[in-house]
Amino acid sequence: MGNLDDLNLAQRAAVEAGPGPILVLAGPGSGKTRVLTHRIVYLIQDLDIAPWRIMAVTFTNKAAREMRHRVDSLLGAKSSGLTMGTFHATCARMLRRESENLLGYDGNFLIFDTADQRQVAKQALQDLALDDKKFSPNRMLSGISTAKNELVTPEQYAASNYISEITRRVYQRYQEILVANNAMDFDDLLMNTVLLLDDRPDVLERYQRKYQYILVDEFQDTNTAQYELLKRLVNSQGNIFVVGDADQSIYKWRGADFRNLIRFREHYPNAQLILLEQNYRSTQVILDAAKAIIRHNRERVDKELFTDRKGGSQIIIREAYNDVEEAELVVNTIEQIMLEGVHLGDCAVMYRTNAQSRVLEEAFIRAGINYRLVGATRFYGRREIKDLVAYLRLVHNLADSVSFGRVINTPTRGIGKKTMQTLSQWAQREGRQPGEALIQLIEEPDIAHPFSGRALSSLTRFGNMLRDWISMKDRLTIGELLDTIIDGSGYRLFIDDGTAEGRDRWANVMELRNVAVEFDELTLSEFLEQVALVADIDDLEEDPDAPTLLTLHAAKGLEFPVVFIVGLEEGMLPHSRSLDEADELAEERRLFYVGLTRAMDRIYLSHAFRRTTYGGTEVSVPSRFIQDIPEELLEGGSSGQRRRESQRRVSSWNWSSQTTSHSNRSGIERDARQKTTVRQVLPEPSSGQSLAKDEKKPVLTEAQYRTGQQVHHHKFGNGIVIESKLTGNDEEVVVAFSGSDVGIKKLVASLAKLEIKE
DNA sequence: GGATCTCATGTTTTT
DNA sequence: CATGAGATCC
Repeated sequence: MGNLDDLNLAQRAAVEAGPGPILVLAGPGSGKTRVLTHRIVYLIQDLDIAPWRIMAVTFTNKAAREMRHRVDSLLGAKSSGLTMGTFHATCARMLRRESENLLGYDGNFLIFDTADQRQVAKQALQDLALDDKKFSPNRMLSGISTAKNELVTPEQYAASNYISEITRRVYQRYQEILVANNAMDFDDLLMNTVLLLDDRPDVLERYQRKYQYILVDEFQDTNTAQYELLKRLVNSQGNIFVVGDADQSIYKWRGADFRNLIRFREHYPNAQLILLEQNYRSTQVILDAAKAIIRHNRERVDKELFTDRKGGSQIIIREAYNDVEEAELVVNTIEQIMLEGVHLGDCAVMYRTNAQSRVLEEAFIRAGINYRLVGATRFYGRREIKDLVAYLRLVHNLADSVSFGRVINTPTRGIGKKTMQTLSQWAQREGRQPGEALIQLIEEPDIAHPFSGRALSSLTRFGNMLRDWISMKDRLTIGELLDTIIDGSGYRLFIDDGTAEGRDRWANVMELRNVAVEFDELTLSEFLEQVALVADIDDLEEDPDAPTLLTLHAAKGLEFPVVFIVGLEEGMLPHSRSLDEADELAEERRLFYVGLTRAMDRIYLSHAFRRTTYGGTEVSVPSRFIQDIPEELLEGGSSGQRRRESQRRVSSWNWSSQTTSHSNRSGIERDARQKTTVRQVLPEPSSGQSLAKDEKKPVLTEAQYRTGQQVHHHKFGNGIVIESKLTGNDEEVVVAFSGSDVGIKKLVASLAKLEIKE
């Protein structure tokens, strides 16, 4: 009785379906998480299945957490024992538990992230005396990853040409290095689990007996390894429940194959099929636009998505002069719709590539608006964090040569390339990893070794420190261990050099320390696993009042009242790397579809006339996807009209850009037709900031703010004006705020609404 | 051995 | 442009 009354007929049918295999095809916003959680509750409560007999897998920790949370709130504490997590985390757990059956690994194995993988690939290339310019580590890694996703081991790898023969050799060596490091990469977690189950029928049988019910979210994102894993785990009762939507398949590049949905039906011909077609999220307008977009893809089964939310705001498409102005457009529009009662937290800005976030961030900062950013420079990707995690990893697993290499001379302690090389060679001769060799050097004074003088004393000092840390790692909490390492290594002096950047980095270190203290009850092994398997999206906090900036990929599974999708240009979305293959183009379209269907109420689409890609700016063409949205769903003119307008602007901008540096603004002012377009496209020109502000505001001739003035900002508090200058028709004010965590900010006067306090 | 500079190089999406 | 690798200077 997990509140089945809250469900519609199809949802309810899914929740209560079975026994046997069940395939739920769930359109966007059709309540699939709801169905999954209710299904779990139903199994436990109505069918009396013990929670520990249920496994539910997702693709992100966030999804898993959310599901557990919902199950718990429906069920109370009775869900304990439930296996719920990402594919990767679930596999890692199984592998650790079965580590004695794993050839070459022990239960302390580490998980290597992408940066670590690159190091290993480089090492492999070096070991094979191959030129890493001719065979780029990335290329090698992608070949290796593809193989692993297809469950192809180095021995099985069939080389069909020169480059694949190289890949095969590198793969082989790469794998040897991983084993020597007692480390697995992400793909290994999946592949090794499958290999283990194939290798050990007794283990397989144990798991099959244990898990009577398996549930899978986002099934369209499974790759071969994941699919095969599930196939093995499902026992003869065949109680597997999968939810997916081929139209939201956006991870082909990671080996995902939505045809697994079809394979599922072939493999389980008796599978019950349930369609969730009612959308509870979006307005009719949004849904119609999304359907119009996705309909262009071939090779798909059309779902009859429908919603009760008839009508709705029309979709707004705008062109900005360049990416900076596009960002301003977004910010201005957000400020404007706030007047209509929209909250900052209701808004999301989505883009194709992480690189696009910067311009947006800058625009939000100028406007003094907080934002939350998903991804881009992930916390655990920062240098200082990686350094310290490397220390922890090395202490935990002395065999980790990647961490060893990272840490041995950070902070610098007089161990250079030469010494490092000698150490590696010596270690290799002794059949050990460099870290192990170093400890041996410390503990066996009589051992023959190739070091002397300065190198020896540096090595000894570091080795002693390392040995001490290892000896206390089990007595100390992770926080204490981290403190000891920071202290002993002199890391603080190294990183906190007094500059603003140094302070930021130190602040990050302290943040890591907080995390460590927070996870104090975890073992070091668990902590490191946690660190390795977090995704960017995982630490998205719940609704602070700030707009969210994220990639379209990261947006999957989320919803927002107001969605902005920026950079709708050929080469951007669809991305240039996908233009010459129909499959990839179809995936870009799905990506756009995913973005559109995140929106509940309003959608703003934009593209820039010129875009700054690394180096210069390039003129861009509006995305082909825009033309696929029916005109009656758009506000402001037909697409044909817009295209003509944009053609005209091309000439006017080209013309004006040669004369003034603020060509965009003057260009707009000079082109009467452009004004018309802007007006048409704006939601409410009357209340309008946004581009239209240029027309209405008198040009500023004198600065409002002066150096030394005391000012107040609603968010940053009190401060003193350091500098103020006119920029075109606005004023840029630099203010030093007294709040210690605020510091110096550059603000745009018309947006920041500074009060002068004199 | 180490720091600093220059140059090239390449950029999708992520567990 | 932002990062990394190699060259150069201390």
